[in-house]
Amino acid sequence: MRTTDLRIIKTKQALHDALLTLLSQKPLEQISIAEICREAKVNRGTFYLHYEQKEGLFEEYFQEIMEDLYQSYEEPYRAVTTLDTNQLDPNTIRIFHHIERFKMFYRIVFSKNVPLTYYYMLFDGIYSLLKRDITTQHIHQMEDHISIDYYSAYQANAIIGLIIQWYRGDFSDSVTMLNQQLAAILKNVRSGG
Amino acid sequence: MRTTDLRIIKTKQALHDALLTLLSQKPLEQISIAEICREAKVNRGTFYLHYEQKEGLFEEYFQEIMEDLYQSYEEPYRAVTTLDTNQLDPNTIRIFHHIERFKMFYRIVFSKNVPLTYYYMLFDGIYSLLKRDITTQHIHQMEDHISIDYYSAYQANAIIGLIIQWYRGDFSDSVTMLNQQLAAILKNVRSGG
DNA sequence: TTACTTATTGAACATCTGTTCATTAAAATC
DNA sequence: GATTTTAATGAACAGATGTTCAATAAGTAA
Repeated sequence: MRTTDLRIIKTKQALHDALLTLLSQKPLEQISIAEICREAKVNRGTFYLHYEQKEGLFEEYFQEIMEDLYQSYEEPYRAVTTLDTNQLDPNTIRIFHHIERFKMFYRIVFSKNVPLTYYYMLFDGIYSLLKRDITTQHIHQMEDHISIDYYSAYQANAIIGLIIQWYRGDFSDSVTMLNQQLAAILKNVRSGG
Repeated sequence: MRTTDLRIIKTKQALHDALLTLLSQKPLEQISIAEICREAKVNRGTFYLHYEQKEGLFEEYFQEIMEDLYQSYEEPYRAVTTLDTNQLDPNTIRIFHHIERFKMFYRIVFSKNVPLTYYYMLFDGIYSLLKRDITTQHIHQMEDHISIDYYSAYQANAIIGLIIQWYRGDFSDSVTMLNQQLAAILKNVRSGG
């Protein structure tokens, strides 16, 4: 099972393409492994040679999306003119642009019949970004008995809470609105709301 | 399909018992509907008369657990002696006792192959409790452009973030530790960490 | 080009899913 | 207690899952 073998690359590509085609027609939970294999013209046994479930195939896309999240986070923040963001890390706030860009994708991630795995992948992504910043920037200001891990989990999931609320309104609120909400919440909480 | 019909009550009870028996042996995702029906001595067609998936059966338990969560939240807070909790709503902090009490159950809820539905049921439970308090207690102190819905989602999911971190350490930290972490985080953030 | 390695295939298998339908039997209603 | 209503049953169905295996073909390496 060397990943450089052309046969493996071709098979995986065919399965990728088939999944994308089917996802444009119906949600993931209505797509069967057998269907993906028929579409990809790949033997069903071959599928199980590479993945355990269709979710495994989906996760390979997730990795690419997470790459964009990391880049969104690293990217220098531009055009802050309309926001009162002086109190918070501007990078954090780029996350909503990323979600907006892939909202088709996140509609799947947050749909209720999908396994929790995807949620954890998003959580882990935001968690590790926040943890890095919290460790380097805020540790010296924090109460010494706060666990960095718990604190990062708290902050990361709080942001996902906003995204869940956003998703439930079918992402109809603007990115600007989300940015304002996060800014206001952080400001409010700091001043003792 | 009147829910008072004795036949329905008996059938559901048999399915409930069967699920509990099987859950003590293996995780939900490894239990098939056919298996539950064999164990319950109920025809498989009858199962589909009452539920669409095994998850629907599981959700009926969830409702009972949520009842306990609501009671935990309402219950007057006792034995605060060791905690520095003067800054936060003591009710909030009762949530960790509830999770601890049903940790066997929450190990399922947070396992990665389970559908997101359960997460949302927990989220909605905490969300509505927090929202009620936020609406009645804090609205007058808050920045007026903060959406109560977003703010509640933020706070509810932040708490679940702590629970996820706790779960990932297999709930080995004590309830007291969790209470201290939440207290410290809220205190820290208020004083501008 | 040849020889070696290994991914893919097709077929088969037991089991599960989701649904339908006539039949049976248990509960509700009179 | 007799009658009506309806939940539960068993059988059957097409399709899906997850696995195994020998045969084949596609790729790699000499």
